[in-house]
Amino acid sequence: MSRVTIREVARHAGVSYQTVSRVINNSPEVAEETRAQVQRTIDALDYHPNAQAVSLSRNRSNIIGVIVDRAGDAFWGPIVDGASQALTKHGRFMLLTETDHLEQPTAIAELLRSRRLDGMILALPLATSLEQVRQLAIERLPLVIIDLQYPIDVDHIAIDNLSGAYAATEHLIQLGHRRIGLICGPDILPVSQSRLEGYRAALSDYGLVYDPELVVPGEFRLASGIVGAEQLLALAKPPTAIFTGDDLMAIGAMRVFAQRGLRVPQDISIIGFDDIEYAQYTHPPLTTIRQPLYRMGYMAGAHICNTIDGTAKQLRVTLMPELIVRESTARLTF
Amino acid sequence: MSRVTIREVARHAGVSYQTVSRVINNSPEVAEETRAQVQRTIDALDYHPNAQAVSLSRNRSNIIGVIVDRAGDAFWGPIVDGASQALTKHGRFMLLTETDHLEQPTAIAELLRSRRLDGMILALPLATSLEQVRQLAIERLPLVIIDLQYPIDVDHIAIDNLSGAYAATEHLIQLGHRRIGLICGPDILPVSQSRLEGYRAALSDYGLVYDPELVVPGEFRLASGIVGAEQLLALAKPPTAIFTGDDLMAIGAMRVFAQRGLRVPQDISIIGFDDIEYAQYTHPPLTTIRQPLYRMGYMAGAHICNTIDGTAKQLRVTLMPELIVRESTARLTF
DNA sequence: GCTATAATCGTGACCGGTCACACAGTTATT
DNA sequence: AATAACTGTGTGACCGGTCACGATTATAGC
Repeated sequence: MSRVTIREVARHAGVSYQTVSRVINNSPEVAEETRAQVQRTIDALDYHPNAQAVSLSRNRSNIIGVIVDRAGDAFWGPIVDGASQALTKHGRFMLLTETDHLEQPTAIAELLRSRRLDGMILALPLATSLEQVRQLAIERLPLVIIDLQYPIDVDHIAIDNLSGAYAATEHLIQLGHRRIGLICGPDILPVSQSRLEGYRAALSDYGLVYDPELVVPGEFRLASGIVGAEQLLALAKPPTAIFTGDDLMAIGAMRVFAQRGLRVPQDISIIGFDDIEYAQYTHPPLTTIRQPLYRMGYMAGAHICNTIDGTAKQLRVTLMPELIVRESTARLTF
Repeated sequence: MSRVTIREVARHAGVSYQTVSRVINNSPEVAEETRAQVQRTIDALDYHPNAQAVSLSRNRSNIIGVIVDRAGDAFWGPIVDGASQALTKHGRFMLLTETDHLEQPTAIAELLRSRRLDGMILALPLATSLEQVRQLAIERLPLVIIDLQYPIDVDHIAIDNLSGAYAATEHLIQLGHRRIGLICGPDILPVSQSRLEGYRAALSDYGLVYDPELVVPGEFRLASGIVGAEQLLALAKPPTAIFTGDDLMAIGAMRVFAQRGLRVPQDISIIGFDDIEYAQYTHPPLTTIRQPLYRMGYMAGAHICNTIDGTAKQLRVTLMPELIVRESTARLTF
């Protein structure tokens, strides 16, 4: 670690430390000749400003905190990637904390207390401490929330889950399906509820009755997809198509189909939600509802930076998910 | 943001700032009564030390830099997760940079220049600037490298790729396969070369001849698996089993098999490498060589912290990958 | 009663930058 | 020629902590 300080550079260059500071910060009020001279000494000594010191005196760190359940997740991963790209593009650094390893309120408090953040991105499906989130906003820390579906007056990027679920259900209906199973997400998540609503709305709009036995609970895990699919197939009148609350459960369901010799999509159709990377890799490739995960992360990152720079104000976005038709859904032929 | 400083707390509590500092840092040389009094004012004023200031004067930031190609990747994700867990457990923060968005040398330099890191974890398959990495070590910045297979004298965690590839090939041979295809990784990656060597070594040990036409190039991408598999199946005498350099290519290959009506594992066996999460989700579940990704990340994180704390010294680890037999490989019956 | 020792607590300098302001030397204005 | 307005540069204070050392008081030892 070079321990060269700004005063040392000044001494070597025969100027004052303030002049060196001016050169570093590209201040115009320095003579060309002096600038060149100082720059030469900076290079020669391999001087680099101490970020801690800069942060302290500027009261700005160029670090954005990102809180996410698990970054290595198929769902959150692309969001983190997007945020990362936006941040580096804006010259910021990303301090990543996963709530998987720390209680969520603790993690937030921990990160905040450190008081070295210029802003914060919360990528969470559920706020265990909504009060704390609200507090963040009050403290006027630039903040963007991703995927947290609460009526909270904070910058956020959300997905219209209801529309997405509606589109998925409608797609199946239009393919001729009448008995459509649903494997839900966890009740506590607002996301799950919206998707259930979308499902019901589509049924209703197309004059189909809502049959509670076609709706089974799940937990956004592969295993839930297996259990859920088995439960649905065990019905006296099993569904001819299944909509799952996320792609992972769709994959689980497909495994059950394969084991029972059911062909997708000839014998049964299936549609997921999210369009995680793996959805392209399933056999057959999974029809699903795409959330633009990477873009959501990118938007959040860019907006945080713009807020800090004063070039952006509010961000209240609800993105429309998109139906991606692959090969796991087909017209009902029997 | 509370803007309460240590001197303000001192003033309110009627003591000196140094005493407050002692209370914060749990110094023993402060009277019980005073401590309580100070603690009360700290709580009352909701005071939290300014991390920037602490970092500056202590010359320590508690931040560890992590550089990775892409954090949201099925391969690197778990590594990042592991590192994250270890770091938070040790009271450190993680500054994450992805080289996907920045040239690798630039990213490293950028992160270093900031001079706010206590250590660095490099999770890379390839060093575009090995010299720079070496430089890092020389500057005595605590550093751990993951997956970078160079004979470089730096703390690292690697995988014995040769043994892994050997085990994979051996597994197929023991199942009776004689014509075993290999879809490689990119030539430039040392990882790929080691795996090719392992493949050849196993063949040789079991008295099988190495047939170059059974070895096709790939790029650790799904598409490579497709192209590679098609190429191998087009041979006059196609292989009865295929070993791919990573799981993603195995998934691609399986898609080709499915399209051609080849059943796995009855008609053809396939084995991957890495054991990414998806490997469990394929149909049938993929036999593969497991790298303990999460654990590698965790080890790196823990070791960095221990190095900083002075409780650890060297780390030169080469982990043994493990053969995970699932359902994509079977005895040759024809 | 007087000093040695420990327990508490306070002061000044410092970490390495930035900011506000002062100041000298030129050039332009009246 | 005197004043004004720039340019270019330097000085001191400050950001909010920590560290080294010194000062004060209380207790113990002789």
